[in-house]
Amino acid sequence: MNKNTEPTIHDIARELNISASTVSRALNNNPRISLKTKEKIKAVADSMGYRPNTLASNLRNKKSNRIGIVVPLINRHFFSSVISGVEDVAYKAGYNVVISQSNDLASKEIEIVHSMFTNRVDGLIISIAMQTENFDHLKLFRKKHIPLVFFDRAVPEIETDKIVVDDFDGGFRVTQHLINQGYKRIGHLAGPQNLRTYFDRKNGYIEALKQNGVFYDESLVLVNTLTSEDGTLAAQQLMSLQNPPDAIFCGNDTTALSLMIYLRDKGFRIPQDIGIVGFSNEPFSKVVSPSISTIAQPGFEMGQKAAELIIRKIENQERTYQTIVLPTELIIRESSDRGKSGQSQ
Amino acid sequence: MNKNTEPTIHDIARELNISASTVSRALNNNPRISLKTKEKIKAVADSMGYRPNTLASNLRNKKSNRIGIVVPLINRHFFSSVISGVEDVAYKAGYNVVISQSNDLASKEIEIVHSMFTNRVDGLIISIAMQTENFDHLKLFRKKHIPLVFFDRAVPEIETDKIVVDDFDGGFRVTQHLINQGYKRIGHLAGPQNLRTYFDRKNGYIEALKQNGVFYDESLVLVNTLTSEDGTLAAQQLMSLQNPPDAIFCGNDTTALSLMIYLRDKGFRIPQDIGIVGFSNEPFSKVVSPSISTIAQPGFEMGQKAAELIIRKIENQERTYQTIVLPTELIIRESSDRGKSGQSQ
DNA sequence: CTAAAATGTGCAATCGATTGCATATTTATT
DNA sequence: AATAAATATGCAATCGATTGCACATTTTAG
Repeated sequence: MNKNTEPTIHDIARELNISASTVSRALNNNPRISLKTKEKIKAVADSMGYRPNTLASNLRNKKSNRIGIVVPLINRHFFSSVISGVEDVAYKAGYNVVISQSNDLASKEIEIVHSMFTNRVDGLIISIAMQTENFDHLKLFRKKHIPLVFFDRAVPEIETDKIVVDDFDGGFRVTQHLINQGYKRIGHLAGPQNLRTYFDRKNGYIEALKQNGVFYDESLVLVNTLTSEDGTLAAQQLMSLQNPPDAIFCGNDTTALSLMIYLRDKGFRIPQDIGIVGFSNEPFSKVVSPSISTIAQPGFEMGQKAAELIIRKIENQERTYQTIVLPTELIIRESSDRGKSGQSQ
Repeated sequence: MNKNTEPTIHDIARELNISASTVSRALNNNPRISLKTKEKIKAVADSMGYRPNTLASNLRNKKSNRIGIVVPLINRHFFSSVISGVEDVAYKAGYNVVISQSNDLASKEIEIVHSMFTNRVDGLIISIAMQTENFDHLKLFRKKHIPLVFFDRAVPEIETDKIVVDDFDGGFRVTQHLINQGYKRIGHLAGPQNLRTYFDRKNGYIEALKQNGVFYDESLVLVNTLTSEDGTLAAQQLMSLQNPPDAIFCGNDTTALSLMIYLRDKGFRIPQDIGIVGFSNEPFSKVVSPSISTIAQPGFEMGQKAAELIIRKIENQERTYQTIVLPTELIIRESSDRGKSGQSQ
């Protein structure tokens, strides 16, 4: 009558008049079981449509085979690429990927991280929310020795594995490129400075100015949360300065685009009057017109690396931490290419 | 010494000299436990840093509190939006979302679906891979009465809940719009016809032609897998016809863009010489130049609805199935707007 | 002041797979 | 032939939370 009870190893054992232990061992390829017995057991298991109950196995093994991943927004190309990379590697290694989004809210991030902990993920891969400033929820993972990997937005004060891109270098190269293109007053639209990524991009920018002997004018640097609206506002603000910039390095592609649209509507020619560079290589940056120069971050690869790293930690109990810095790629497109140097592509 | 053993209800029980049953009941707010006892127990649980082991609880309850979601590609805006919507609702209802991608491969989809089953998800939300033509792996869920919800790409022959957009209507409206704009020979670049979505879009297109008394010329319809390359090839093919189209309704935005770029390079003016409409409202469609007219599909809402539906099924054991058809929105942009009618926006 | 009803708590089995230890059987060694 | 070694299998406890049933205590009713 109760058709929805799945067969268990006990059912298989009963069928064959052997013990459940033997069935379990046979199915797990334990060398203590003879080949003949194994084959017999596997045949019966198949015929009964047996599927191991991972819940039970997980409980017994104190291992969930689950990797948690927390991102600010699933629905953003960079993040979904990372997720895709994590899934790719995790799936092949037999792990499930449990996903949650913080919506860039510290409060939700804390909730999620606790929930992931309670749900006994074997490891957590996370890019922290913009707002997060207290990290006790993550320290919990460190304290309990549950592998934790940061990607992109890492927390400097927590010692663990990190996969980041070289944001400093990215900011540096963008700025150097703009200088090479002959721009003289280069502004920067930066993201929240509590996030290392944005902090580094800005410092790369400053360093490039310095190395080129360009005066660093703080009034040309704005900090906000880099939404589309922020981009428009920033454009207004920067262009109403006494001495406005002739190039703007934007903290992401979204603001680069909104800023560009605003400027174009105001009659500025891009890149002739104003050069613009974004960051992240969002899919649209390549296809808008003018196409937006930007820094490509290898999202998929970051996800793969993060998954590889965390699985190694889960399985080997390694206790040494590494920070993998992936190279960025400067993609020069129309929005900053005045043809002043040969490095365009 | 063994510091990494988490406290269990037994530890709490021992601490208070009561039984684990009472602790369990107290923590679950069972009315049979007095308020006083409950408070005492909860206080001790907190002080010990107790966190229920969901693995054990899941095993006992035969419920994993997990919803599986399978998409062709995580890393695609429409799908990541759906995932985002699912996560949004599922998280609030106390479910974890386990994610996997089929890469549009039937073989991987089958593997994943089996794995989701073995991992005892409480329900599965899926949009099938382009190639999938046999659906036994999904019938398994139906047979075992595990809630199954299709979104976007549904399987007609499996009776279960479905969340789709009205692709027929979408195709119809796109075509009607092109006719209204004065285009005379409207081609269509269709996706695999085993997928209902693409099949319906095409039929909507045909029906609109018919209703407007426009001759349906089959040579103007191409079927492929709608990659960027397919778009370029289709453009070549269509424009080399004896009597080429003056408008093309593309099965997605990706092909609309690649096709548009190809045509522009060949000197065609868009929308004057050729009108183009895509499908899906990818983020880039709004920002490219000319911007691409398209059909918006409410991905996030689809995800929310799918999650709501599956949770209701999981929790109420409802046995009636519904197909929710979400409305699409025709977004008229530059690529098809010759100003012939007042309905542009 | 009892009997009946209501309330509070515990025992022990259960969910399904795993594994240390013990036992039984077969093969090898001297 | 007797013992050691190797091979094959089973018993029963375990992972941690849940719950039917039983028992104990308190409250209410008659």
